Amino acid sequence: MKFANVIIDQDAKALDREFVYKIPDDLDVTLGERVLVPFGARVLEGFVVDITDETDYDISKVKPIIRTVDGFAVIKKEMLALMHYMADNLHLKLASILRLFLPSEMRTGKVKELKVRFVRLKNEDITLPKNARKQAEIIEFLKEKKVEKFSEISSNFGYAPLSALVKKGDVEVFFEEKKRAVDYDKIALKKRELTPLQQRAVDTICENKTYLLHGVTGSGKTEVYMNLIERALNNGKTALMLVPEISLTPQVLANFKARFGEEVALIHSGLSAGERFDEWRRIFFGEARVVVGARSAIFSPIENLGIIIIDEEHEQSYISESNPRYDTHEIAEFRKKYNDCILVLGSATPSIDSYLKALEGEYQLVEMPVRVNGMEMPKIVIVDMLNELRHGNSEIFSIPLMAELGNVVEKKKQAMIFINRRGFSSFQRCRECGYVAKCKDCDVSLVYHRYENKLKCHYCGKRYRALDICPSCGSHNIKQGAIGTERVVEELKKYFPDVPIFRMDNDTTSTKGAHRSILSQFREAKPGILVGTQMIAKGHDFEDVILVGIIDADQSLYQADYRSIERTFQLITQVSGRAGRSKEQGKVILQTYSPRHYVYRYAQNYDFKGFFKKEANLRKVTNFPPYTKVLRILFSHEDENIVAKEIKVCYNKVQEVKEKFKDDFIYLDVMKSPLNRIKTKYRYQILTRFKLGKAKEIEDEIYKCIDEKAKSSIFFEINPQNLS
DNA sequence: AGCACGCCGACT
DNA sequence: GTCGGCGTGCTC
Repeated sequence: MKFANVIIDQDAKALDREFVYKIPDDLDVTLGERVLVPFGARVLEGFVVDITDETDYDISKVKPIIRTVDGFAVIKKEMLALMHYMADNLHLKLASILRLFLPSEMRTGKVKELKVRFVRLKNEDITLPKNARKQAEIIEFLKEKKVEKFSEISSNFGYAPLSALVKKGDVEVFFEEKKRAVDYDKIALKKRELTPLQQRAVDTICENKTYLLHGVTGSGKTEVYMNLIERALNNGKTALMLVPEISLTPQVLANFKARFGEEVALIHSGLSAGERFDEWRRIFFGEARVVVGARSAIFSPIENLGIIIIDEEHEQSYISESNPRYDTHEIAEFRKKYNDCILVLGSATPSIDSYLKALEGEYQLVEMPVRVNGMEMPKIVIVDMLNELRHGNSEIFSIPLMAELGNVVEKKKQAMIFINRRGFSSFQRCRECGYVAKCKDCDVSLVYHRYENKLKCHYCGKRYRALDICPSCGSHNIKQGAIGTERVVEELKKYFPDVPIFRMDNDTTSTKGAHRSILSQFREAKPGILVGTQMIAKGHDFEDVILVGIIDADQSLYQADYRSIERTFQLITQVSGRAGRSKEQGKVILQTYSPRHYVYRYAQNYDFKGFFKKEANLRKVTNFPPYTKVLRILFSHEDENIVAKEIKVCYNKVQEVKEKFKDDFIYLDVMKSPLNRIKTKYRYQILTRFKLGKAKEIEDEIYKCIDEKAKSSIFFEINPQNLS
């Protein structure tokens, strides 16, 4: 008799373990296959993660597997090993890990109609029995919210009252569907000769270990990657290359297709459900030997890897911020070891973490310190905005920036203006009483969007009417707060009414093909100005851009987390790299209110090493990562009393852990999260910091403190990107 | 997550 | 007595 250990495909704490089933003699079940099993009163899908000849579990209670789902093992051996690694090290639920390995259409597609269940009221006035308190609460909630996930309501109000309402017909259940997508541009292959520096990099990167490729912007890292991939293919191996989602532009995709043709599979967010599924299958069955994609592509079922490349390795988007939280570097490191292959981390501004590892010998450092075209890096001019103010200029643009823009227009060249905030202005504030409009579901100020004349919440997306009178004191004196992309465009138009000005941010690129069309229009516009957020900061190669303006460089600096300075340095370097990509040396105007901050000095001189030394030393003396670990446990729930109570209990237990590891703890506290309420949920957090030595033990101990039956949703985060 | 069981208060 | 609401334990 054969038994299969099955992980039920349900994302619930209570089901986060293996269940034993009999494999019927006439059924061919392999390791990693999806199966249909009887579970309680239901039939559910699960993954076979182990096959054995015996079991400790009471045999009389073991039920047989009903049938297989796909007829082949969708989870390959490497991925099973990865699942165990992730479960052991990242405290993630098994089912939620396995879900990362499959395209969502395999679970939600035609095979099984497991779409998301939603509920809504059937009619507005419902008479309930007096004692049906819970049902009344649900009705009340639905009157307000109109539509909500079934699971959401059942976990907040209880399953029984909800199902009673459904049975009576007062509440109806329905399912949600899916959508369509895009393809890639076909362009001619342009293969360039490698420069000696590029050739040296390609030659150096040849052993099966991890390399940190530090190449300044414009040093031609992409060409190096292409050559490395080509070599892997020539050796009969495969290649996996990760690129941040925002650099996964149509041009990048087109370049890879032109170079590697049908051997490339592209995984990006623009793909439709069907396309994504097809790409996954091409990878799975070995038809595609090169995978290019964003973060989640690290889980591609590609075998026989010869090389893994993480481009722009410092990008924070490589760390998944939500639910199954993981760091792509760690997963890549696992796959590198499993496949015994090369791992390349490339960046113009490596993360402090990675560079430290390189200095300590864990990674091998490869440097490309000059640009391919031999051009010097653009000159960065720091403009003190307080000084501008003192000289009577209270505009968004400083005098030097205006002068340079005038110069660009005169020469019929191009400029990019970078501002790290979309919308028109960050918020609307009443000048009389100080009232600021806030989202009613989230604890954040609303952002004013001029084009729609609406206030928008950037956390939940809810829209509100713009203010004309202050709801608190009735005054008409409403002021716009800090500026955004939309406002910059409007101001620029005043000064340069005849110059084409384009805006690129989340709002203007949300529709299909918009990204591409903005860029191609800009390319043709001489003179032309492109205003944008992060999105314009990387990858784009516009020969005629000779000026880059950074409107408010301080913005990323004043975020209250230990990485904000590092991020600011990276941003400035990336943005500056957009200027002077061909004949003429570019110029960067950096506007700041703190011109003396060291980050600007190092950035101005493109002194990455100096910056690293300074920053790493600061982290060391202040006991921050990478010299220590920060752990954040975020509790959230609709009922503030519940979160507050549950987190208190947890905190007390963590304090005991702190006692046990007295010498290792640096910091421990419990508090409201700075964004206290998001999407109607209240948020509280425990923050702690400890030394690296016993980190794993401490993490495991802390994890034990978490109440499995807690009502709050609990999010466990190592070295969080932000603490909001 | 979702289902059934069983306790308990309300009501013919 | 019994109907229906609602908390809870359990699923191989």
